[in-house]
Amino acid sequence: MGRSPCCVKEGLNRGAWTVYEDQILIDYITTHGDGKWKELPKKAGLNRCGKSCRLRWLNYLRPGIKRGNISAEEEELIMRLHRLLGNRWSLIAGRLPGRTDNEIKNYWNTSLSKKLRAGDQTPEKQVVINKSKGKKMVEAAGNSALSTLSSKVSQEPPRVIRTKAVRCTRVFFPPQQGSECHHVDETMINKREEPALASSSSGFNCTPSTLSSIIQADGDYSNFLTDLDIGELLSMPDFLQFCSEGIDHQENDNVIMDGEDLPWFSDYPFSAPYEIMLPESTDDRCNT
DNA sequence: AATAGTCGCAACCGCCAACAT
DNA sequence: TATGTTGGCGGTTGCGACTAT
Repeated sequence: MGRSPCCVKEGLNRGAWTVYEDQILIDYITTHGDGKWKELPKKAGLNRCGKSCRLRWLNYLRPGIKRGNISAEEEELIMRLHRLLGNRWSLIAGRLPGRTDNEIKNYWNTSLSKKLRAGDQTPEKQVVINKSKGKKMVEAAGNSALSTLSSKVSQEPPRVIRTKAVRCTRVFFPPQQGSECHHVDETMINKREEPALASSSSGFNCTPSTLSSIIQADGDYSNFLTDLDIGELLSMPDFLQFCSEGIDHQENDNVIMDGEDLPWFSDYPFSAPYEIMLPESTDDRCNT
């Protein structure tokens, strides 16, 4: 299938946005809302690619964007989430209110990756195969600056979830005792403006008190990340402990590097049993 | 003060899944 | 079902700011 360019590139402004362009974009989206990015520049009177408008809005102009330094708590959370999710920046950003995927990605590439490399002298090293690109990412553990994380990490075999770029529109939460199956639109998950995704739409309410039960329920970790923000996470001793210890307890550890002998669900963004994502039917897997 | 090297971040690019027709 | 369009994601690049020499 042919692919048309997102816009006619000739004659469009590129590079840094001016204050004037920003204001036009803000005014237009404030009035008309976002979306329809391809048409937006023309309607708004911007000489920009629609993609560029979208990026500028989402990463810089959107209300609620938190600028400034990443706090130590946020950094630790990024580390933990990255360990669980891999380079799935949008998902990680979804757990950090006010932060954008681009910002977190930049922060990781510039700051955290160096910290990790600084600990490369340790014998333990994590090699994560990104199969979609055929590239290797090397992560080191045991950095003193990340001691709270690395003290445990350095003793573990690699456990980073494969980061194959797939997307699912629905998430299936395995039924808890006394509850029903819940399908949640993934688009809801990524909306940080809606912090209580699962609780509002599915009846789950992941509070500190319920976290333990979720984690301990037959190794079902499928819910614990879905509706948490940093404040909630950091108020949960269970979460911190779980991230460094809890996953050790699984007998059937399918999160491995090379994809061999993986069950079918290993191609999902969250490898089960951390987060089980099922299509509506078993023939409709989103791993192609 | 001048220059080179490094860093941090905004923006771009290409790919892909979802959606529309 | 096939094809075209749109939106979103992750990787990469370019450039200004900062630091070291």
